[in-house]
Amino acid sequence: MKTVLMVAEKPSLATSLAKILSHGQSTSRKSSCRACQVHEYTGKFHGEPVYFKMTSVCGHVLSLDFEARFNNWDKVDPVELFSAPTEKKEASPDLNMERFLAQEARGVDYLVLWLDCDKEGENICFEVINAVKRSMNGGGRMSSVYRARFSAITDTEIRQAMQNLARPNENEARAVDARQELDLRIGCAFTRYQTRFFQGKYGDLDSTLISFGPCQTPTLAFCVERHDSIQTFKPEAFWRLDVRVQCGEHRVLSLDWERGRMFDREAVQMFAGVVRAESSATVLSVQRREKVKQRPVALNTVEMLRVASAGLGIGPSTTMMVAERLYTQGYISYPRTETTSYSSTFDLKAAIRPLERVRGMGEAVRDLLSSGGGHARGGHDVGDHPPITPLRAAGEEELGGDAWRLYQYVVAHFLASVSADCRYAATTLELRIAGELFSMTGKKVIKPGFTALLPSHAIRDDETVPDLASGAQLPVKDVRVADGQTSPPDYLTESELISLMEQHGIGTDASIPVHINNICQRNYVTVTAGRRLQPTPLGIVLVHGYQKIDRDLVQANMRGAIEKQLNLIAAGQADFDAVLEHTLATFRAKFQYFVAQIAGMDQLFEVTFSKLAESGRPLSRCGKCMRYMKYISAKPQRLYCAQCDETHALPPNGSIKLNKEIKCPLDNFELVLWSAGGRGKTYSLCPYCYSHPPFPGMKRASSCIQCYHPTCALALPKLAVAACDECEDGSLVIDPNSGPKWKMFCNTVACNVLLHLCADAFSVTVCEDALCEVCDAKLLSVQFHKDKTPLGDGETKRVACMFCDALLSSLVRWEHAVAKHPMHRRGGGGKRRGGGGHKRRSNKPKDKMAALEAYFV
DNA sequence: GCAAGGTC
Repeated sequence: MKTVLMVAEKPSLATSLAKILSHGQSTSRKSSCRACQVHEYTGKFHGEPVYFKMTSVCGHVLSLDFEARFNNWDKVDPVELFSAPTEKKEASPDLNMERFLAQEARGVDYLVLWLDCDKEGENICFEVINAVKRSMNGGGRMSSVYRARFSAITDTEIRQAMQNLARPNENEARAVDARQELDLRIGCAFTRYQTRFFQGKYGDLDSTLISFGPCQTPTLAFCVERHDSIQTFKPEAFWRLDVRVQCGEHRVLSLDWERGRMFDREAVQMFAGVVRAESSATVLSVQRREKVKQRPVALNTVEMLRVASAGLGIGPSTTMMVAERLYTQGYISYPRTETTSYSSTFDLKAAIRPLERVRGMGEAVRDLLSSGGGHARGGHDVGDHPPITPLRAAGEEELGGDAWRLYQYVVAHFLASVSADCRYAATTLELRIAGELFSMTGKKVIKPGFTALLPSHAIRDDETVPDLASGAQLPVKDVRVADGQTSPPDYLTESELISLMEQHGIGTDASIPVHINNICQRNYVTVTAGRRLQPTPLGIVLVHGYQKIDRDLVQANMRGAIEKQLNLIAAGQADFDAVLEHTLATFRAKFQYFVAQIAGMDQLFEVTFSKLAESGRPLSRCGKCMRYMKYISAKPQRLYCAQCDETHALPPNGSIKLNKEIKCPLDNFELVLWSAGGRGKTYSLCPYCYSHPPFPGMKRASSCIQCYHPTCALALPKLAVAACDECEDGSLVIDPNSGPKWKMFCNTVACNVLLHLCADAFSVTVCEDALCEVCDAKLLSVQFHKDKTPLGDGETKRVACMFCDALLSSLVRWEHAVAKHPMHRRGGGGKRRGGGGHKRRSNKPKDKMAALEAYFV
């Protein structure tokens, strides 16, 4: 029997497709890829019985990058990135997708591609083809490769697609290849160039990466443009007429003037005079109209993001994480979709019924079911996935926090979308006083409909308008000239930004949260109260800089313009190479112009940020001029010598202080003490050696505990006690400053082994030449206070091995240092083992030191 | 260390 391999874009889709196509008869098994299952069943293909295997990838199999040698920022001029050779790499190496696909394709006769029906999906088709063809029978000739085209995940649509298989569209796939290449080259060239140019130039410029991208930069520009219109806003004075009339004995009506507000005071005063001269207002009409506020269409991703931000105060990135969790746990349907209409086969009643058990929804569900199950509005079927709907009932206890609130909204939106529209009466009273028109309007809800579920959409009942006959006369009670000022707009809300991005085609439903997250994390904007996005000085100065040099770089239509070119490739109307070459040439020219004009941007930076010489506080002395260098705490933290005009790098995280004015014996720089905090490592480093390793074999970014200096009291030979048994070439070193809570840790950056020893000892030093006869570790010389000594017979000093000596080893406690955040700790924290370490392998400190001693001899 | 696009 022949075999047909079918591949979908994601595991969830493979499951639904297999279920539909096998009529629920498929069996599922695990595969070599932890994320993907394989669903198998027998059926017919081209009229012959075959064995079907349905599986999936996880989005793109490959992603584009430069060849490794072009990823060295020190050696590559960013302009080269416009022509540097690129290569495709596995997008998620840990999934090992290529190997998995090749495995599953072994001995397969036909390939059917069920990737999403958009350009990205078409591109992934070819990634899959390339991964499987060599394993397939017949080498994967294109004649045995088919493409299923479907526009909804419904039984009929999917069966039809299977009956009408087509071929993958290479033009569309190539358009995506072009997009990837353009984004990579343009984004990386600008990012590397401007990062390098501005980094380290200003003391209070708090950013290690100054990025540019065809999506993120226009996104930032939206926020800055709003900031600019707030800054340049000039309030204008306006005036209007406030007129009140008497209606019956007890009621006074406030009227709205037809002219609204005017910017001409004299004119308004003139009108006031005219109106005052009249004693009564004449009723022209009272109109009562019934109006309808339509229920929402079905929920898609972008709307969910907007509401989550504006209504629930949850940002887009978090919302997607929470939604994905709700999806994988089976509470809601697939959360990444553009579609806003339910398919005709979607069983509304079956979807509504279980929601009766959701807190606060019972009544709405019963009403809907008793009235026939509800009806949805039109909406738009994009053919990707069904709208976001709840799949089963859940309570706050099982979901908790944000997940519960988001779930509750998905439920409310779903029920609202199939509920009745809101109906209300709008009444307008029109009056005339001396030729000027006035009115008064009122709203009254007739039937709340869906607004009972979505209170933010509710129509508020306001003052009812009295029922008056036209021609009636109402005495004018008072006429006032009120004044006011126009007020500036507020910062852009995240929800408004999402709408702007959607309108301009910047990003996709899946990538919009990523772009917004990027501009926050890169410190270009901050999220303020009400989830409004306020640009930082850095964000403002960047956008203004681009605007000064080349407006195109921040224009919202930049993405659209590129897409237009790409669509020509997709439609087969333009040659891939021609489009790529032309667009790259344009952007290379823009890049070169940007580089030539960067001084214009730098002028803006100069006004906003302080030069290094004017920032920071004096910390330690420079070994060359012996003057104090300044410590710049803004990221990246560093030392700056104004005399020598030199910057010295420091470790990226952790705190820095002066180490007792001790000088490095090699270069006279005063040493500084680096610390990861109370539960982490602390060690000394030389600001000069840190970037200029003094000995062969020493890496950049080495500190004193990695230095081979043979006599310096702070270097490895004097502090190392034993080899670290948790990593390859680490040594355990004692922290000479840690007493009386003596600490020892591994001298390599990546290893977090930390141990506490001989608490309360007065001094602990390493005996350089005395090795333990049992385990080769260096002996420690430990001195206790005479009243606190644990040694018998009033002894206060012991020279022994900390691992093999019964007493010393009982005073050792192992744990792991806090590196950065508990999440990033290697191997978990906590106590590792008890005092006795007799089972250790040889503890002889690692051989590098011996090699070094040889070097000195 | 960089982009944007998939998705786990």
